[in-house]
Amino acid sequence: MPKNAAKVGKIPSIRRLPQYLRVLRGLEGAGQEVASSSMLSTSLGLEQIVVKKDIEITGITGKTGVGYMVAELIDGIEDYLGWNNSSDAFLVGAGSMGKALLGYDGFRRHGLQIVAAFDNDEGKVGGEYKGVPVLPMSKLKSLASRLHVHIAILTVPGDSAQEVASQLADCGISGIWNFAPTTIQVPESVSVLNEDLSASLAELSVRIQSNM
Amino acid sequence: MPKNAAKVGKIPSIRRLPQYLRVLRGLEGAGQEVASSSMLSTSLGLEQIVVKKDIEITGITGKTGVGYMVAELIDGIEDYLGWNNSSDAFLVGAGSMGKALLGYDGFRRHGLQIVAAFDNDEGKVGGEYKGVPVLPMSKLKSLASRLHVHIAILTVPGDSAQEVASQLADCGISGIWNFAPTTIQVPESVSVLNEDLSASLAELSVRIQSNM
DNA sequence: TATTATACGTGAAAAAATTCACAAAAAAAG
DNA sequence: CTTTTTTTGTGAATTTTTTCACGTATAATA
Ligand SMILES: NC(=O)c1ccc[n+]([C@@H]2O[C@H](COP(=O)([O-])OP(=O)(O)OC[C@H]3O[C@@H](n4cnc5c(N)ncnc54)[C@H](O)[C@@H]3O)[C@@H](O)[C@H]2O)c1
Ligand SMILES: NC(=O)c1ccc[n+]([C@@H]2O[C@H](COP(=O)([O-])OP(=O)(O)OC[C@H]3O[C@@H](n4cnc5c(N)ncnc54)[C@H](O)[C@@H]3O)[C@@H](O)[C@H]2O)c1
Repeated sequence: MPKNAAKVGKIPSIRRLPQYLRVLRGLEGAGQEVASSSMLSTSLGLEQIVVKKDIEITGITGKTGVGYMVAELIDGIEDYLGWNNSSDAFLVGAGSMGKALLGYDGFRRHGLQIVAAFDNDEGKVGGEYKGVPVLPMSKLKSLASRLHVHIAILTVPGDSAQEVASQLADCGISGIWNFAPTTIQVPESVSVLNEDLSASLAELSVRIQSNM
Repeated sequence: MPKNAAKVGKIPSIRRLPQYLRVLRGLEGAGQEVASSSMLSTSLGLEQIVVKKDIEITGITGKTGVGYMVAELIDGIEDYLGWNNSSDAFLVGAGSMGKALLGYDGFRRHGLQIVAAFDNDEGKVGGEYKGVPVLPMSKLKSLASRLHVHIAILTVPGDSAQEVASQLADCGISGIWNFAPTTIQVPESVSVLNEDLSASLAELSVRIQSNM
């Protein structure tokens, strides 16, 4: 492996990268050109060595005694995450969670643009929400291939999650961000990320208990 | 350490426990009295050994050659997570994400009952949403001590998150479930769990890339 | 009853992630 | 110019998490 190549793996590190991006963008906006791992660690409440090791996986190197170039580091992290070229995404299930996500503009900064929502409720279909059209499920397949969309956000009830996930896989979607509390089965070529809120609640519950 | 005592630590295991709970409750509803680790692993797409090791931390033991008693395992997991006695929680920030969480009845099954929402927008204060009253921030402290609430869900914009978190800490809240993309500083006695959606998006992005 | 299949429990090995320790470079201070 | 402080980069140690391997118990089957 070449010495300067970005390493793969390291899921916990990958999951922390967006935090650095957030702070770095703030610094860039404030005209700050360099950032040290100690400064980043302080603003994020992490250990300094964690910051250094996390940055290491992106392949970006800093200057000893100085720090990292803010602009270069932002680029490096975005590059690593593939967030520099915005990708289009679909959202299926325009319910309350779906609408919250549709209205959230933070995703744009993460290279994600929700271009259409889908729902099987006739009352919701036809309208639009925050400028995003809500379309019937029948349009899913043709639109996916026409727009080359390969990320889908799944916010349908648990009972429908598997059925919709299968449809999505069938449309050539390669990544599903699943908010339903359901284990979905898809072909290996499709990556599923379960956003399991109950997992977080479990962790918080145990942490509160042991803090007392 | 006594042999049968539930172990501490093991964050990944703790975060998986709610999944078992979900499946087990389904089985219980269907009249199934025993469940094996292989059956659980199949329904959740996990390895069998993961299931066994996860259950181990709760201190519940099964019967060799048979499996675990469904009812006993449910109780054991709920016990371990402290989900058997419902705790009351506050939600601060009745915006779109806050409302989605308010309307979600899944939390009740996780021992969490949102009893009041708070907001600083006069247009929202005074009303109620899904039976939960939306109150002004000025009522926060008195109500927290009167109702002995010690969990808060934080869904205010990032700029206000620190300010509100400090208020919450000041009210004697011991756990904050933070949905804002902001690192908040609170006294050590307060546990913070950051629900960082961008972390998940980062993980999904990298997984999609490496699947191609 | 003997055999076979299933399945728990657990110590140990392996892998992943975190943390330590220190050399080397750069800047700041004296 | 020398010393001190800051900071990166990285191999190694440590800790955490996952995975393996196998003894033992139970049920079903022949
Ligand atoms: N609301 C929350 O706070 C929250 C929290 C955690 C998890 N979740 C999960 O997120 C998902 C959505 O939750 P919600 O509160 O937005 O529910 P919701 O009922 O408000 O919305 C679900 C939407 O999906 C649509 N839908 C149902 N079946 C469909 C199908 N087969 N094809 C297309 N669309 C379909 C419905 O018409 C509705 O608009 C659920 O799985 C829920 O468990 C929600
Ligand atoms: N909506 C999403 O899908 C989404 C996704 C990821 C993260 N988030 C985060 O969740 C948080 C809430 O997002 P949202 O989309 O619901 O925003 P929102 O603007 O719809 O809601 C924020 C609410 O907080 C209230 N508020 C603002 N300042 C307050 C204060 N000082 N005290 C009390 N209440 C205050 C506002 O009146 C508003 O009702 C934000 O931090 C956002 O970044 C949201």
